[in-house]
Amino acid sequence: MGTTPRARRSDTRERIQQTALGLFVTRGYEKTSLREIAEELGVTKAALYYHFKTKEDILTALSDRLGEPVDELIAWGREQPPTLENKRELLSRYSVAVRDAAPLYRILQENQATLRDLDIGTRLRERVGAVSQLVHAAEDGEDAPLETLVRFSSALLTVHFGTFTLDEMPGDPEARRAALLQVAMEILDSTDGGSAG
Amino acid sequence: MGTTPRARRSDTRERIQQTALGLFVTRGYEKTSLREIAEELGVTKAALYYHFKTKEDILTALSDRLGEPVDELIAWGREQPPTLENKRELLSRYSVAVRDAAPLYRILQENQATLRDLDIGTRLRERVGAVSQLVHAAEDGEDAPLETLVRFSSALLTVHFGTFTLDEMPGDPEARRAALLQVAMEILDSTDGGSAG
Amino acid sequence: MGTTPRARRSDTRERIQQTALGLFVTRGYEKTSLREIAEELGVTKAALYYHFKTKEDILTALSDRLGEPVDELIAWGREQPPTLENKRELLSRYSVAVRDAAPLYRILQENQATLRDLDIGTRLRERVGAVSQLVHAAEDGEDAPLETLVRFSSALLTVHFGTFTLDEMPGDPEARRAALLQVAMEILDSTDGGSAG
Amino acid sequence: MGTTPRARRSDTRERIQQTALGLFVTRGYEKTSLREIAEELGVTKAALYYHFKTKEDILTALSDRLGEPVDELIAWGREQPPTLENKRELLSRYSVAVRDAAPLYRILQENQATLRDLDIGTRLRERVGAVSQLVHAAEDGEDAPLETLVRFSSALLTVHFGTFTLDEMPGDPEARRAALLQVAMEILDSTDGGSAG
DNA sequence: AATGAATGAGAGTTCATTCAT
DNA sequence: TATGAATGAACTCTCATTCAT
Repeated sequence: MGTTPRARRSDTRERIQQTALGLFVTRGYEKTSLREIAEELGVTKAALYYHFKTKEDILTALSDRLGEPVDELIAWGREQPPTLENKRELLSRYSVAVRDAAPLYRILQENQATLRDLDIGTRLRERVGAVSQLVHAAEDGEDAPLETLVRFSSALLTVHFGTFTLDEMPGDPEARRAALLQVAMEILDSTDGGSAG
Repeated sequence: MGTTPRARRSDTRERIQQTALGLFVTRGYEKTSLREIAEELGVTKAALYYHFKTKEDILTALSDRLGEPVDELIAWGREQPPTLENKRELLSRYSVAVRDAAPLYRILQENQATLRDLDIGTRLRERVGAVSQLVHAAEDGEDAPLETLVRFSSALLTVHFGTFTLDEMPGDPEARRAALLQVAMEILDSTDGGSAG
Repeated sequence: MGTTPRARRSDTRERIQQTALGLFVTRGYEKTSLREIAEELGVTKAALYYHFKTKEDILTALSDRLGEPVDELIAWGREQPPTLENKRELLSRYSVAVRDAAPLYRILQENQATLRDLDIGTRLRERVGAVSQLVHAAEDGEDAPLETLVRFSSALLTVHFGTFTLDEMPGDPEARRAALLQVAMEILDSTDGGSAG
Repeated sequence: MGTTPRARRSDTRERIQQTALGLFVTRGYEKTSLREIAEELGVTKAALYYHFKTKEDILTALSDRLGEPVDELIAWGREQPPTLENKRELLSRYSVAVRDAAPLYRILQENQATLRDLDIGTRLRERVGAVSQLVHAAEDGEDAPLETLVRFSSALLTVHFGTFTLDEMPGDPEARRAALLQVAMEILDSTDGGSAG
């Protein structure tokens, strides 16, 4: 009862994105051919082109959708003053956003060379760069000392790459995320905690 | 007397590797065609095949050469007991090794999806995995608590990825490396320093 | 009172033809895709197929419409004896007909290779061929000498191709047409003027 | 006795051009696929790409080769003052050049729409345009009257298009060429013959 | 009167690789 | 120590056309 077996007003566009996302993650963007996507879906290559103008367009659609929370986070971050407290909040939210968009960021991570000259590559890198900027932004006019900057970097690297490199560990993913975030926070705190202590 | 006008005992093999390395870094492994390498060198594609059995072979040769210090480091690490002190030493040496082999690791980083099904990809990942294992190895029989493991990860992520993501910063690269290492050390120290303090 | 807001008795068929004619002229028949026509019109490709059975059919409709005057001219010509006087008349009328159907003849001219195996191509060429035959037709039983035939050809070539190659010249098109016709007439006249002299 | 059956240092490049020329003439440039050329030659498509960078490149090579005499003629023409006598000479030489390069000019003629946006199309049209300019060039500072210009056009149209439209006629091609040229000369002469008479 | 969805066929092009010389 | 010539497989993309709704 109920589930339409083949969908009337066509959910094909949806299904293309899901299939593509899976293949882009497991096989890589470049190595995934449109033939593969089409075959796995049981349609012809031409059908893909009915729904998307180019191969890159499929990834763009995916990026627009999955990357939205990060975009919102960046927008939020730009409105806040670059206090330590706000950076903590930023990292905290980012750890959630990057987890939710993990497949997308994995694609970016593992296909950087390929995506380099694609528009979508630029857009993805800008997203990452924007977060990085917010994390590094100086609280006052003065430039922060190198060590402080590095600490900011380290905290972000921990959250970002930890999400990917630790996901093969056994155990509760949520616990891992919490632990990563906690360590990142400590790195952040030691920034002036060290100088203050 | 002196400069042979046209290659002493064929340095072509050498030159192929250098050219390939440069192109693999800037354009990516997959996107660099043998035609490109050959053209930039002023030889024919067939010449490449005289010196290397396959395209992958070029990368393999590069990896054998540039990766040697890391291999030695791994060998050294496996002989040491997994004390915190040794991990500090490991990270310290690693920060030098990864800096020296930066182009190679960048290629690995930015072409993961492509290299995934290549033998050389496996070998490169094993190298990274081995370092990771040494850093995570438990000091005694018991499993370390998650937070401790994450701290280890964080320290390694800082050294490893920091080397790449920070290299666009202005300033002295060596100072950056020192700062990265220092922060990594602190992360490492807070492991039981926190519980001890 | 009364401009219907959205097509009275569907002028879509009309509009398709106009759009197609424009594109066939500027981009060529083959290079104009049905997608282009549809997009420029703001309808779907399928709509074109509601009004025309095939792409060729659009051109056929165009040809039937624009080519009518030439067809009538041919019919007229076939009823006249092939006197020099009638040829003069024929050329005169042709210079008007080809001007009025210029876009159509331009399409034929510039897409000959493409139209070669299409039915409509054959029909278009037959039209041109028929005019040519009328111009070359011998006045009496005997075959005309080569030079005379060539002169007939030359007169027709002048009117026909002159219409297209001269239309980038500045100045009054009608004056140009008159001049072309006049020169063509002189060529025709010198036919027996030479033999008579 | 003696003809190498398969050629050592490869005459394939040559053969590709011949085959392509033939197919471009009979089937048209666009409608001739590289697969067709390759099959007719008994090689693979990739072999074509070893010898020519693109499909257009094949036509370009053909144009460079066959168009040379016309280029030389243009160069010659540009050095002469635009006297009637020189125009006679120009037309005379042109009738030979266009005959020799007939297949090339036929391709240009019958595929204008297709070649329009190709570089080679531009170059081919420039060649034709250059001849046209030489024929129309004013002898003195004053602009020639329209009728004179039209007469110049007519003479050129006669030689140029006559070469193609008359080549289906039975009889000696050389006689036809001579007749065309003669008629063209008369058209040219009547230029001031009319005003003088 | 028109749309949305899809297809099959084919295009030009690029690639890593091979092999006789 | 290299080259010239070629291949087979794959790729992204476009097109005219169809058909249920």
